[in-house]
Amino acid sequence: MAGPVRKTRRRTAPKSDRMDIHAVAKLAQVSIATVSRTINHIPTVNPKMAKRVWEAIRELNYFPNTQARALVSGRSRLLGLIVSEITNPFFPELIQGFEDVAVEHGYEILIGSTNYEPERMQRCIRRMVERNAEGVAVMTFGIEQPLLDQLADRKVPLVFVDVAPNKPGISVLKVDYHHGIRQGVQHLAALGHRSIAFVAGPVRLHSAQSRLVAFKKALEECGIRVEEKLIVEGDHTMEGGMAAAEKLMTQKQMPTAIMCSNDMLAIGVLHQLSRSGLRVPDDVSVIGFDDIHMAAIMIPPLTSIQMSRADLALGAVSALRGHLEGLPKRECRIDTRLVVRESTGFPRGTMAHLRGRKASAGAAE
Amino acid sequence: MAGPVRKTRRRTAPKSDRMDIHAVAKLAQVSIATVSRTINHIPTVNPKMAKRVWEAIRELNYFPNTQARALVSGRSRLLGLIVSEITNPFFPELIQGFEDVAVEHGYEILIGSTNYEPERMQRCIRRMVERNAEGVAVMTFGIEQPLLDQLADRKVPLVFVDVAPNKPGISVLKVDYHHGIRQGVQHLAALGHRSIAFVAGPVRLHSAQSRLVAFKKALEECGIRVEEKLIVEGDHTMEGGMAAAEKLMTQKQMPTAIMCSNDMLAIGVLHQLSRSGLRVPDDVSVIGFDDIHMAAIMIPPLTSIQMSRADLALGAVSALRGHLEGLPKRECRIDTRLVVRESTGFPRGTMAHLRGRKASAGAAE
DNA sequence: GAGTATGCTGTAAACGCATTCTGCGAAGCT
DNA sequence: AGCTTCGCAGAATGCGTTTACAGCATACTC
Repeated sequence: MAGPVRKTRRRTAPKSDRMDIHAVAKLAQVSIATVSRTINHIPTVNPKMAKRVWEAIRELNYFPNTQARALVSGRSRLLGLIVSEITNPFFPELIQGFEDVAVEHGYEILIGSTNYEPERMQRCIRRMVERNAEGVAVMTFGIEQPLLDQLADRKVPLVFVDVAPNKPGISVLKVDYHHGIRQGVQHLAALGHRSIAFVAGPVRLHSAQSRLVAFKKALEECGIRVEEKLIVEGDHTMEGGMAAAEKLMTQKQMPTAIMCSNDMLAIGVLHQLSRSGLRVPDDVSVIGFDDIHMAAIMIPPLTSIQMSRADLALGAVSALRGHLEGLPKRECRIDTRLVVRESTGFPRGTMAHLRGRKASAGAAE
Repeated sequence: MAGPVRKTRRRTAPKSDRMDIHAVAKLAQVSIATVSRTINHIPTVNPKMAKRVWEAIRELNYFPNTQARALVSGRSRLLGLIVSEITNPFFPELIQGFEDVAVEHGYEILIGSTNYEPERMQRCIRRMVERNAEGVAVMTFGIEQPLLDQLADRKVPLVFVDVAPNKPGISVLKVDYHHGIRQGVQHLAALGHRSIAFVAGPVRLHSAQSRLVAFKKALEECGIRVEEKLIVEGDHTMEGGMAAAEKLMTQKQMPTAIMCSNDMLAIGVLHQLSRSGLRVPDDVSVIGFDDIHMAAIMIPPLTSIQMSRADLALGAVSALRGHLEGLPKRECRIDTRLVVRESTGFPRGTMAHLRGRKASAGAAE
C-alpha cells in the first residue's frame, strides 16, 4: 500500500492499571457497550449482566470519566453561576441553594465571582464557555451587555435577575421588590412613622435602583411625601451603612425610621446608631432587605424584607432546564415579604411610643 | 479485508459551523497541528504564523474545548476545594483566596461543601474524581478516613489542614494555633485577667481540639490554673456563642475574659453579653479566632487571632502544585497572630481598670 | 420444523483535541 | 553543488465515552 507504515502504537500503560470502562467490562465479562448502557440505566440491559457490571464497578471503585462523557454526548452537565462577590453573605446562601437544586437535577455548578470588575467578569464568561456550561445564571444584579453577548452568541441558555435582553434563550427572574417594600413602609406607617429614610445601594446596580423606586412609590401610596434629603446612597456593605447612618444623624430633622437597600447596610446602620448611643427600636426603627441568616441574630433581631434565596435558586435552575428542553424563555416572579422582628417599633415621642414600649417586638398587638 | 464495511460516517453538521480547531486552521491557512502548537505556546512556531492563528482565533471567537484537551492531555487543570459549610463567613473568604491563587496558576476550582454530612462528603469526593481534579484541598478541619482513601487510592494529590495521614502525595498545612492563642492569653494576662473562659468548638473537629489544647497550654505558661468550669463547648456558630455566654454568666464566679474558638462564637458571645446589659470590654473582655472580615466591624471591634486565609490558600495550592511536579510531600506552617482591637481591656474592679478605662483600646500604653 | 420476530450483545465509529511521524521545501552551511 | 537543519503540512492515533448498527440466540408463529 502507498500509505505510511501503520504502527499499532501501544497504550502507554499496560491497560490493567488504567481505571476505565474497559477494565470494568473485562472484569464483568461483557463488552464496554454493555457497561456503558448499564451505567446510563438503559432499560434493555439484561438484569443479570447489569448486576455483574455493578459488582465489577463496585469492586474496582470505578467512576466514569466526566470529560469523556461530556465530549461525546455534548452535554457537560454543568451549570454556571456568576455572582458579584462571594464575601457578601447573601451570595453564599444563594450558592448553597443553587447547588442543592442543581445537584438534585444531576447538574454540577461552576462558580464565578466578578467582584464588580469587568475583567473578572470576562474571565468568568470565558471559563463558562470553555468548560461548556449548559446554562449560566448571572446573579450579579447588573449586566455588562457586550460580555453577555459572548454567551448569547453561543446560544448558551441564560437567566438574569430583574432585567435581561429580550431574546430567546434568555430568561429573567423578576423580583417583586415592590410588594415587600410596601409591606415594610406600611408597617412603619402603621406604627406612626412619617419621617422614613432610605439607604440606597449603588446607583449602577439595577436591583438597587428598583428597590429605591419601590420605596418611593410605597411612600406615596401611604401618603407620605418623598424627602430627597432622607435618601442617601450606600454601597451594600456594613461600612457603607455606618457612613450612611452617620450622615443621616447629622441632618436637622433626623428620621424616625431607616429602611436599607440590603441587610449589610442595615447592620452597618445598627452599629453606627448603637455607637452613637441611639437605641433601636426605641430611638430609631431599622428595616433591612434580603433577610440573610445574620439578620435574625443581630441585636436587636433585624426586621427585614425577605427575598428567598431558595426561590431564586429554584427559579434559575428551572428556567435553565426549561431552555435545555426547548422552551423558548420564561419569566419567573420572585416574591418578597416583610419579616417583622425587633428592630422596628413606635416612633419616639408619640403616645404610641410611650404606650407601646413593650409591644415593639410583635408590632401590632 | 474481512472486517465489516467501513462507513465513513459524516460529521453530524457541516463542519463549517462547528467551532473547532479545524475552523481556525482553515481560516489561518495552516494545519491544525500549528494551531495546537500556537495555543499551547510551543516555541517552535513561526511568529508570523502564530500571529495569523491568533487573529483567526480572535475572529472566530474560538475557545478551545476544555473537555477534549483534558481528555487527551490527561490534565484537567482543575483543583478541588472541599469546605465544611459555605455559609460560615470564614469559608467564602478562604474560597476567594483559593480561587485567586488557583486562577493565577492556570487552574480552576471545583467547590464542594459537606455541611458536616458524610453523605455529602462522599458526593463531593465522587465529583472530584469524576471531574478528574488534579488535586484536592480538604479544608473541613476534620477528616473522614475511609472516604479519603478513595482519593488517596487514586493517587490524587491531597492537602489537609492540621492533621493528615502520613503518605506520599498528601501534604498538610500545620496551623500554629499555639502562637496566636498564647499571644491572646498573654495579652489578657498582661491586662490583669486571671479568670479566663474558653468557648470551645465541637469536640469532633480536630482544629477545635487543637485550639483548646493550645489555650490550656498557654494558660499554664502564664501561671494561670486551668478551670474546667470555665471551658464550655459551642458549635462554631453565633447561636452557640450566645448559649455559651448564657451558661458562663450563670456561674458563681464569672470570668473577666472570654476567648472563643472562632469568631462566630465570639460574635454570639458579644451579642448575648450586650443583651444581658454587660459591656465589652468594661465588664468582660472577648477574643475571637480567625479574624474574619466581620470581626473588625463589630461593636466593639473584636480583638481576634488571625489565621490568614490568604496563607492557607497559598499553602494549599503550592502544596498541590508541588505534588504535581513530583515533590513527594510537604508540611507548610501557617502562622497565627493576635490582632488587638477594642473588645479587650482591663478587668473590672482592678486599679488598672479604673486607671485604664480610656486606654482599653490600645492595650498597653 | 422452517421462517420470522424479538431481545440483547458486541463492534466500531465518532466526539474535539494533542501528539507524533513522515515527507517536503527552504534556508544555512561547507 | 551537496549536505544538514529547521519548521511546516498532512495524516494517523489515542484519550474514555456514547451510540448506531450488525449479529446472534432464543422464542414465537403457523
